[in-house]
Amino acid sequence: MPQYWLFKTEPDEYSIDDLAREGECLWEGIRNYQARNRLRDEVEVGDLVFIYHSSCAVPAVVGLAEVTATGCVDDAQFNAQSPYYDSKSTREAPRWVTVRVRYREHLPNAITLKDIKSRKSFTDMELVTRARLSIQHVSQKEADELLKQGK
DNA sequence: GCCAACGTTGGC
DNA sequence: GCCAACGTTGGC
Repeated sequence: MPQYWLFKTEPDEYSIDDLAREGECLWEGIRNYQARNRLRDEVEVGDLVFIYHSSCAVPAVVGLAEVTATGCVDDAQFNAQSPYYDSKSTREAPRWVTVRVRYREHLPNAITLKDIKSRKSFTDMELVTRARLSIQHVSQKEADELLKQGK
């Protein structure tokens, strides 16, 4: 059984439309250990990912993607020009690993953070209880409800 | 732009 | 290993 996740992204930086255009991308720039640990240890090929737009006018779950590869080194950590540069990471022991995702679909009805906060079925979502974590687990029940609301 | 909540760093 | 100081996230 594939698991469900929710990945946050700032649409000004990289939006679901960018992902749709590219088809597939490396989910780079995660620089938080809990999020990294999930990407490294828990996320599996075939898992489904809700794409969430944060730090924007209407924060919302906007679409779906699927994981196509795991254990990918995030090369931005070695690039001194990148905002994601990490001077303490080495090629021998890269600190930041991530996954690749493939675009699946936009949800016709984006589910806003406001919706999520106001609906009982979503009150246990990590979006509510652990708002800052950028790689969030979504239960089967929450996923079913998100898909129902989103169509 | 503010600020609450949370994550990280570094001195001890 | 504690914790104060500091930095970042992200909704509003």
